[in-house]
Amino acid sequence: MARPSKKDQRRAEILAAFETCVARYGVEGATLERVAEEAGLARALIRHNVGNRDDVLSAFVETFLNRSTHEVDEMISELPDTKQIDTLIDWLFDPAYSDPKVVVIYEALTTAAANDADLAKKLRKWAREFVAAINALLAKNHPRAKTKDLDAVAAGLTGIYFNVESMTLLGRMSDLREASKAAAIRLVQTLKT
Amino acid sequence: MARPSKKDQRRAEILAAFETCVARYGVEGATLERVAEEAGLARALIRHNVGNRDDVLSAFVETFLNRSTHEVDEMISELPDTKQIDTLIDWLFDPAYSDPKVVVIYEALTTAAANDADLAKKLRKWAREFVAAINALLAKNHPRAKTKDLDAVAAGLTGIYFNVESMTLLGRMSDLREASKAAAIRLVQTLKT
DNA sequence: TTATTTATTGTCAATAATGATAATATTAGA
DNA sequence: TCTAATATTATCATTATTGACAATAAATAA
Repeated sequence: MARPSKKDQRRAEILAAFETCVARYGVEGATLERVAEEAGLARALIRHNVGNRDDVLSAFVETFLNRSTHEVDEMISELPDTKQIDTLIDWLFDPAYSDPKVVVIYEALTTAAANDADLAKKLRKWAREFVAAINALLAKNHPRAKTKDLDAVAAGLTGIYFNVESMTLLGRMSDLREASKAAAIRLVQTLKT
Repeated sequence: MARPSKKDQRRAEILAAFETCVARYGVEGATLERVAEEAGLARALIRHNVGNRDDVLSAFVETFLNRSTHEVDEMISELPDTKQIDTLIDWLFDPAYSDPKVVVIYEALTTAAANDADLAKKLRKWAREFVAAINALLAKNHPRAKTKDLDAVAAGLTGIYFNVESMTLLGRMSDLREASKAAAIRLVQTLKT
């Protein structure tokens, strides 16, 4: 016997608007004013539905990292049965699959993490999970490779990939993307002895 | 017949304080108030010596990237005559040589570049120069390697290195640093056929 | 000493961001 | 229709940031 709650919907709208603002202005620049404007809501509704600025930030980080993890898992699960690593590299370095918005948000969060131990911990966990997923995939496709070698290649592959995504933000870097992809292929080939 | 100008000195103090603030609060968070506080100067002196906020930012980017380029050149020139690449990798992945302040500033600038075409251009130029320097060094040490292979390894090595520096900001990543170094060594070894 | 140039300080107005709370409007069920 | 829960709007105080300019202090050369 009451008016139906829109909190879930409003919360999603607010976090989506916050995401857009972080991508556009950075974490510090994502003010509640801008978020409200972007969401088409009164600022007081942010408080009503999510909370104060700290609440909004941590709620956003939570959903953003969960979504990223989920997307990575999904990508890996969609790999074909053969030539998994080749396909993985194709996908990782295909500019069509690169989402600049996600990249700039990840960059912005990393920057902010320099002064936010809690945020740093969450990002660390996320990054470790990514490397671990790549590592597991490499191990599956190179069952005879040593653990140390798998660790190195997984870390290297991740590094090359993350860096390419980061540099993509600067624009006009397609040649570097190509060269990085070639490096990734070379690196993986070192597992075939 | 006038009071001697301190503009050069003050300007340097202000840009150094701006650097500290960017590292601590990000580009958006480096307010002139904080910069003045950090520099121990009245805010009006920033205006007097450098200009408005945009002037301060572009002056800072200018000096920061120039200094970085210079430091890279210097590092390369200090490499021994033998085992240059091995030494390079030792230096690049030595945590003692990693300056978190520089890294977080580079991250912050990259984030800001997503909405600042001029800044993006400057960062692009800087990154390209870095890759080119690595490339030249590799070519010198592997004179029989093909250009394409050198391009790939230079891009990959740069990517692994930049990514490690970036992740260092998150703390507690020494294992990833070790694995990344091993990956860098593997990648370079692919040039020896 | 004086004139001139510069450094330094002080003050003001305008704008923006946040937190908080009161007041009003809306909707579903009793 | 009435009630209760919720959404939405309105408003206020506080603080932070910037830009601008006036006023004062300091230092050097003539």
